[in-house]
Amino acid sequence: MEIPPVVIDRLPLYTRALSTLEEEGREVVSSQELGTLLGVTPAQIRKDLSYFGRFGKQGRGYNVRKLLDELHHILGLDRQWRMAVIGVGKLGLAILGYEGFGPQGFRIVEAFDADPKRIGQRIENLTIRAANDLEKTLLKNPVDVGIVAVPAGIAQNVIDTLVKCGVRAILSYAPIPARVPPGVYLKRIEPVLALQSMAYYLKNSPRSTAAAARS
Amino acid sequence: MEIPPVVIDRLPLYTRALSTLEEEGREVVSSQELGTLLGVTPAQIRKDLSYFGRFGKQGRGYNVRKLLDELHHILGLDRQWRMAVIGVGKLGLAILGYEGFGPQGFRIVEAFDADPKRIGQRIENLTIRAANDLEKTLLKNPVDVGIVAVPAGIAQNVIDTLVKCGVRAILSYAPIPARVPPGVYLKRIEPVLALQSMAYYLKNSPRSTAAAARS
DNA sequence: GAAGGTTTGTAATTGTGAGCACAAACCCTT
DNA sequence: AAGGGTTTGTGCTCACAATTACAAACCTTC
Repeated sequence: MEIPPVVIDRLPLYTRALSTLEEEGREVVSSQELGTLLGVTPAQIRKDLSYFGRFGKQGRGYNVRKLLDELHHILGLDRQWRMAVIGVGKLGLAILGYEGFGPQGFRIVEAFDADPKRIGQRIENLTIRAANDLEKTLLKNPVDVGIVAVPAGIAQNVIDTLVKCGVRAILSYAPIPARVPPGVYLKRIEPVLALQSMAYYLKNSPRSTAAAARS
Repeated sequence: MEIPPVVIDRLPLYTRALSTLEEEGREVVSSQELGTLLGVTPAQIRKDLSYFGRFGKQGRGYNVRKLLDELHHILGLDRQWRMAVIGVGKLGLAILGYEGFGPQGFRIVEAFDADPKRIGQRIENLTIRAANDLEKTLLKNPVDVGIVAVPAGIAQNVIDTLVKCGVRAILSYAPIPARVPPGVYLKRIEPVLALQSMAYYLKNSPRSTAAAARS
């Protein structure tokens, strides 16, 4: 069975909400409540989950702990994923310092930069390697995910190298419409595009008309 | 006429590709070529543009300069937008230092933080103000966009304050499913969610089967 | 243990966006 | 000026995702 990508994109949302609920000590939650929490219809949630099995109990709802475990297993969050950051400028630094990846099982294990002043520096328990050694290093110590934080001009090049090294998931912060071969998964973080599409609504709504943009 | 949000989200992509083409000195481009450049079908592009008018010439294509101007006008990129950054940690610093906003007409004119050591510092021609003064400052000097780069715990609070100050577009880097009232537009930047959905594909594709995830 | 009140899982329906295909329009060459 | 070669704009079809709606299943209370 083939599961729609939109569904896959929503599962992490459910995971996060369930984590919060678990920390609060909640044992059971209904699709209704989860939906209100996330701004999603209850039916949507139930249907998404039904792609993978029957995790709830009629008249009661979902066991928070159990559903969370199931989702972790489905998404592959029950293991560690190795990541490499390419580009250690201001953005790369912020990424290296971000504490949100580790707790979710995403660990940055390599960092690369082309600037001679950066190479060799130790940041966050990591030694910055030379960009020239990217291919050699990754072939010896493979990573699962590449995080691209280099200038637009060389981003496609970096991405091609990552693909050549067998990296199959890439998170790109570079403002270019990068292409990857089939079987490689690419997500882009594009704040400027987000701003530009919001500008349209700012411009075209007198002031508090029109529905909120979905994020 | 009501234009689908997906269409609005694609227009900035077209804008960016056209800018590149213009810098290269190209005068005319076909939907075919633009599509190849962006990984979008030509029909898609033509249909998207047709929501707003008839900008092309049969047998020839689109005048790069003219279409770019039209899109700028449609999206409201032919003016300056004032932005405030809330939260000047590592991420906030990277945002303040990013050179990609200015050239597109998005100017950061205020920055706020709660840390006493940060308040008063000058960064990128900007004096960091106290988070306590957020409301007072924005009511006196309104901004169009708020960029939220604070910890998850206080993000909703900050967003509510922004809304109260009349901010109608918010770019949030906080990992929470923030809610905003109708008429306020919110986009979220969520690298962790992106990684988590890619993990699903990493886990479930033997190695180079399956189509690439759309970004 | 029966009844009332919930909530799930899913079949069926609705809604919407993407792709196809072609007539109309344009350029260029001869 | 006519013909061949392109490319746009768009009606139509198709595919797919969201919503609706309801039977089945479960809990709790009396």
